[in-house]
Amino acid sequence: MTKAGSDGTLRRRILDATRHLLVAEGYTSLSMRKIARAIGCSPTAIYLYFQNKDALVHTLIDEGFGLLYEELREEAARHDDPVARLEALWRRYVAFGLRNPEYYEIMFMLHPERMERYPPEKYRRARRGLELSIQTLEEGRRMGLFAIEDPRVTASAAWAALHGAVALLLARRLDVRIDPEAFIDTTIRTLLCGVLALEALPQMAAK
Amino acid sequence: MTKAGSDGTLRRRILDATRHLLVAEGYTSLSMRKIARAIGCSPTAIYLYFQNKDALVHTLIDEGFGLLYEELREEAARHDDPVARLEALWRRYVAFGLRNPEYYEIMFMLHPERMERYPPEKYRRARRGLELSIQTLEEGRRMGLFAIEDPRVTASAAWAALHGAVALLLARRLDVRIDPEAFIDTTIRTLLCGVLALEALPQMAAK
DNA sequence: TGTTTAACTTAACAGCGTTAACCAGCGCAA
DNA sequence: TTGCGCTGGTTAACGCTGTTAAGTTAAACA
Repeated sequence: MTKAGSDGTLRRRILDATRHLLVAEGYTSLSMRKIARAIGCSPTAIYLYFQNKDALVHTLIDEGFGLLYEELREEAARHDDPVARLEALWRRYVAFGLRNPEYYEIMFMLHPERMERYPPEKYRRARRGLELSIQTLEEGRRMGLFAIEDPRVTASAAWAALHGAVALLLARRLDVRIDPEAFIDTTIRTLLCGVLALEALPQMAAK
Repeated sequence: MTKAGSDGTLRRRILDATRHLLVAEGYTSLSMRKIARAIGCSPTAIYLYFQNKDALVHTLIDEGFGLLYEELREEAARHDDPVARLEALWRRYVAFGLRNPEYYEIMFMLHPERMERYPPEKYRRARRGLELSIQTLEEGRRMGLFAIEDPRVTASAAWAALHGAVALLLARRLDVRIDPEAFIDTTIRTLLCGVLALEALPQMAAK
């Protein structure tokens, strides 16, 4: 038998199949046996390339963090004005979550206890996205645009708010009478309102 | 044999055991067999009182919503000023989540697809807590305290932000260098900032 | 040609939610 | 008093899960 199947290494095929299953059926119904069936190998073959199911999902989480960071980095590069950049970063984060629900779920919505803890070292790498907000907040503060105390705390609070919005939207927990667009706009406008210096607020309200 | 065990109906004992297991080991490792073992009956006995595992958890979710609503209602009754009441409601929501992680998890952090959909009729009942925020926002707007468009959307956005904060705290996803208290304060102050009328903002900043 | 090794499979274990079939004891009518 | 039916459980089983141990096959190399 040829090494690792017909096309590509088995490892790569496992990851692809897992991602597709995740998109099609969600994390809940993801199983090693289904993955194996999808690519035509035995369930135990997966254990040759991944220590266990958690390690397999962790690898996909890595991919997700990579994708998200690339999008955020690209978005940050497009805006010079800190205010515009911040808003763009935040909008992009929400858009990423809604566009990639399966990635978002395994990245941010799985309980740590449900999964072997995602390695802290990798997590630091995962927080690079947050660093973009922190840097923007610091830059804007130096320019007198933002009235904030600790950029790290502020960025985290904003992230939490955005995460809450994405999580409730993905879980369809919002009242059906609420327009998702208006909901997102309100969330982001409120956040901006909270970081902008007082003298900058009136033009914000005028928008 | 006496009807339904030694103390209380079996149904009640099932619910109690489930809640305790939830506290002790989390939702992930909750199983019908463990519940049965904990109260000394066979796993199938549970099916005499609950259609399935989802229905059992739904009953506990009901309990949780009841508890949360009672806390929020009590808090709302304590404050006349809409601004103070709103802040108190929001703080109490976060406190409830952090104090009752097991309830909070099954109420808000389980994916619908993971569980048979929580009946929409019950969900409406569950949203009574949000109504308290909506009413307060409306009242404050009539008094010229708040500058908001749609109270329902604003309340939902605020709820999402609070949910995000609780979810990230419970999942221990925040940078360890961040003080949870400061994080929560920043979240709530930002939200207040976003709803307050411009003329009311300066005194807010002075706080 | 014989041996080692890499890549993978089969069989099995323990646990899961859930269903079907069974059974003990009680209330009650004949 | 006997026998029926109902209530409140039980045991056994199905098909699923993640995971491990042992076995197998084929290629690589001495």
